[in-house]
Amino acid sequence: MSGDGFFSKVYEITKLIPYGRITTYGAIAKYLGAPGSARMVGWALNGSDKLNVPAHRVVNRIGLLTGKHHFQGTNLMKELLESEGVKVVDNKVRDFEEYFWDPTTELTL
DNA sequence: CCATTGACCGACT
DNA sequence: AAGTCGGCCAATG
Repeated sequence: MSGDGFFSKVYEITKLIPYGRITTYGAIAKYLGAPGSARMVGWALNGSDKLNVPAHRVVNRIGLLTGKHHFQGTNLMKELLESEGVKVVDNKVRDFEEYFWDPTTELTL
């Protein structure tokens, strides 16, 4: 479904993120073949909040919840992540590398 | 149509 | 080591 376009790809990848896992914009962008277009991933996710896309599982490369400001509430993103077992401290994911889910690796090329 | 911004990342100084 | 700057592509004004 909708397997064409940069945006749709981002939605697919984000929807494929397992429970209790998180990924980064750069990882998705790189998987799509656009390692420098990480910003487009974020822009695509801008309209993903209305879809079934768990955008709260997508953070920047250091695990910082940069997009939490775009969510409805203030700690909504944090609550969602903690609800999945991801510990968030100071708008930042703890043990980020441990929860990090890389599509290029996990999806097994 | 031109200019600016935007959920980022990497390189250079 | 830390701070600064440019690049990516698309959407909005």
